[in-house]
Amino acid sequence: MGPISRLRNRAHPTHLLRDGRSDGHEQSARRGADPGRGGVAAVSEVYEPRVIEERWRNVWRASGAFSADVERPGKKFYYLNMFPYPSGYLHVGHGRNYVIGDSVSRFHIMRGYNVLNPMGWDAFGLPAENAAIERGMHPREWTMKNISHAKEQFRAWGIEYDWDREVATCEPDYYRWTQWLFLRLYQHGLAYKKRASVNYCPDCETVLANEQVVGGVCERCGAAPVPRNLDQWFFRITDYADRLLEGLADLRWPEHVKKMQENWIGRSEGAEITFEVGSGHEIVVFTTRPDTIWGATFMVLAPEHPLVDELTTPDRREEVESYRAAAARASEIERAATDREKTGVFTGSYARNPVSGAEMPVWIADYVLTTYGTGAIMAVPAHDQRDFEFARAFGLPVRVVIRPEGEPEISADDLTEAVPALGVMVDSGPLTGTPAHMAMGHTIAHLEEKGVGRAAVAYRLRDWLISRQRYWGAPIPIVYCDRCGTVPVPEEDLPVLLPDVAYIGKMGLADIPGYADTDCPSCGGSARRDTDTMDTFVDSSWYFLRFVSARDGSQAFDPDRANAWLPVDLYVGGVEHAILHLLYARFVTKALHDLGYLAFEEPFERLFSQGMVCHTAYRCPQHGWVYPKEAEGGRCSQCGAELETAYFSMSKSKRNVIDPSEIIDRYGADTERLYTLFMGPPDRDIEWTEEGIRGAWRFLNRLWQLVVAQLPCVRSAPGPVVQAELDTEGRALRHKLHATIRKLTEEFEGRLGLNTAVAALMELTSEISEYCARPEPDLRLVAEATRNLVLLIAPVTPFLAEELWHRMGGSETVLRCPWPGVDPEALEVSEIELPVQINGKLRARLRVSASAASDPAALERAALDDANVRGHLEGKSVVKLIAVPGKMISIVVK
RNA sequence: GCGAAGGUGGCGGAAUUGGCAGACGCGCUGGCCUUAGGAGCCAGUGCCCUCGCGGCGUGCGGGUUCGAGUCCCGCCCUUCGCACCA
Repeated sequence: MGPISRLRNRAHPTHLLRDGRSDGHEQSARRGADPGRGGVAAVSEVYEPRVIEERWRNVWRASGAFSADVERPGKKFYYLNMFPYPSGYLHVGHGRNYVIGDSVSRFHIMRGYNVLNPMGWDAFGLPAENAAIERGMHPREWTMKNISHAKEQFRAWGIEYDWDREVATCEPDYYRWTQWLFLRLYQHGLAYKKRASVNYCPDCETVLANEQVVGGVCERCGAAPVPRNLDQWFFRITDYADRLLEGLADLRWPEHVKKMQENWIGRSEGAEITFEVGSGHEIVVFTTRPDTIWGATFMVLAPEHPLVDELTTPDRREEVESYRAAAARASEIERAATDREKTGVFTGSYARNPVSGAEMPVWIADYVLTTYGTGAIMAVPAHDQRDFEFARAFGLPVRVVIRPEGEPEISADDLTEAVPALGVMVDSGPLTGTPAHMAMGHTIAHLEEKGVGRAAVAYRLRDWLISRQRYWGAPIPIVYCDRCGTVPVPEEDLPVLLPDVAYIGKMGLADIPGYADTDCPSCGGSARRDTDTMDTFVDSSWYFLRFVSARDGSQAFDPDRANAWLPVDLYVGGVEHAILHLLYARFVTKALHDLGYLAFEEPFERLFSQGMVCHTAYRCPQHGWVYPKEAEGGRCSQCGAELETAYFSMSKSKRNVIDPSEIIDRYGADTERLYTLFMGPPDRDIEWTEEGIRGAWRFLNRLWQLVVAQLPCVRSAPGPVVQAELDTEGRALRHKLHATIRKLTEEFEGRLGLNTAVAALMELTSEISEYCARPEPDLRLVAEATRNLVLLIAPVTPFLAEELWHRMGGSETVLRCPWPGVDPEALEVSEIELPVQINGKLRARLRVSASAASDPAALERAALDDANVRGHLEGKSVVKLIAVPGKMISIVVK
């Protein structure tokens, strides 16, 4: 059968099969069309993903296409997915992240880039430890099991990495260098120890960083943390607050992620002002509103403020002590409640307002936080809502010192709420009458002159608490010696190994007999090791550097290689890491830059946050979340109660995850990948539906049938297309082909609108099919179109593309084929259809030559010549005529 | 409360630079094929009507423009982040 008759048959494949094929073919054709029935056909004219996917699973790795040539970066592309914590298994929602990355990497490999796309495991940490405890396993065992399972899942998915560079943060080869990082920071004063009140999670039995307390509860387990005083290690990230803020400007990151980091750093400009207390003590406050100082009528200290003891007069002591004790007991969740009544007690002392001389009672109250600013405030009730509420609750004086511009003066007695707006200073001694835009500057100058204040900046960001009292993490490489004090473990003695003990449940290194006993590296006497491990965010704060030197036993990373390969060109991951991980990674990069290891300051040039995959979840009022199979007819299979349904991001706890193996077994990995990319814009949340996946499956079948039908044509190598010999339809198809090449190239390199890229491939497939069904298609064009179609879809559906490519006669992996180039000649058009608007309404379409389309005068003539247009103009006069070359013609009539 | 993102057919979404709204897919309707259909193929599918060379239409109300999903002003709703940060 010749190519042309095959082409025509393509439009009616069932006829084709009935006419000329054996029953066996028909059977397999039906199997192919209904993936549910399974079975292996001997001859595969039908699309059988199970067969072809297994055929190609190992070739890509063997081909070396995913092994970066790190020594010679050349035209490099460093792609990185946020490495996962190896949980039990990956669902299709996790898969989205990796499918995007795999497709983008395959595209860049085909484009000829030297692609570095490594993978590793964020293996230390509480989740692994807790999961292992539940199963009575050692966390190492649990972690290793999960890693090997996840790698098997990646293989089935067709997701490839440069596995020679695999790292796991729980391996001594890796955490040795995490400890090295700690020591470097310590040596340069960026790691320090202090006794601090910390959030302790009673369930997780560990200290949490401020950042891990979300909404007043433990981010991991939801328990309410209790305050505790412990000696803890901190990283001095606040030293970098300004640079972390400024560095955001030039990054190609989603705006909302930048904003979140900005808010987290929380830079506020203002002033520090010193207030004298009668007893000779001084209270220093931070304020963003120095211009309101004449309105400060009392002072408030945080209950934990160090001066409280000394300022408390004997008659107030009992009350103050009991308030402080209550505040210390109160959990974060209680203190964070914003809508509760203001509480506080008077210390008995008075401070003097340095500008007005007014006497100001000093109170303590828990609405002032010890961790922000100086832990003390001047209270200006007229112009700060919190101070206003406090003043009204305790009958303290209110003094108005600002008149908002363009508004009448306010009387303190009439106030029902504070007036925070900027304005003209009133009742402010020598500065009375200063307008809003000068108020801050003049007040600060005035304070400096009097020697009682200066401009200052405060940050919401706190130093990074890294100590954890748990087993499964990198031990802190510090020794305490009675004679030498705090002694860092010498670099050559690293790693400080996690003791190899049979795992017994929740514990820290302090619970392991003998672990702490050691010799002082300095004097050789007996000493004790630090028994804490590091926060896992330390592990992940530098892993992107390790990938360039993954097997290097002599250093954490080779600085030359790092400088050649980083910053990461494209970093893809979930928005849940928008603040902490990304901020810490940026901090460590800047610190290593300052220490001379790195030439660059920002680790991730471009960041892309993929959206989550949602799926229907069912909830029974009695039994909680139930699996879809327990939700027959919308009723609970256990109790028959009506179920609530809603869409949620996939999670085990909501029992709404889809296991990729179910989809891959039934439809193949390519269908899963295609659907994942097609169902919506990669940066938005999307809904997984069974119907949707069938659409992807149908498309791949159509594409497969089309290409298979054209194989004889492609193999006969009919030669290059001669543009001049194409007829109208041929030119149209070739135009479409090259527009699609351009479209895909732009999407992969630019905005990553992979859903529209897939849509473009669907359109192209349909147009090729239609063209092939014509009586006499140009075989050279058919060959060009089908070959390129296969190349274009290769990053998305690699198995199918590889199979078809080889059937076309390709010998090397499709990854080694150059990505198709755009032929500008194919994109030229001879004729174009332009809309004509009359009074803003679409009234006609005009077919004009390309040359006329670019000439406004010709367009005007053509429009006025058009019969349709003339009909609409009858009896009216043309007021205005606008011809936009190549776009449209707009006519205004009266 | 503050900040950000979003609101387009029955559904997911497209329209990338102010220029033909609804690409592509799902679903639905009709037809073909079939012993059968939770398979496949073909066609149709924004809404309304008086069925036309018609009217309306991108959360709501205004505005700019020859022309607005897109820009401006004012609201409403949804989601996310922060939230006593002085």
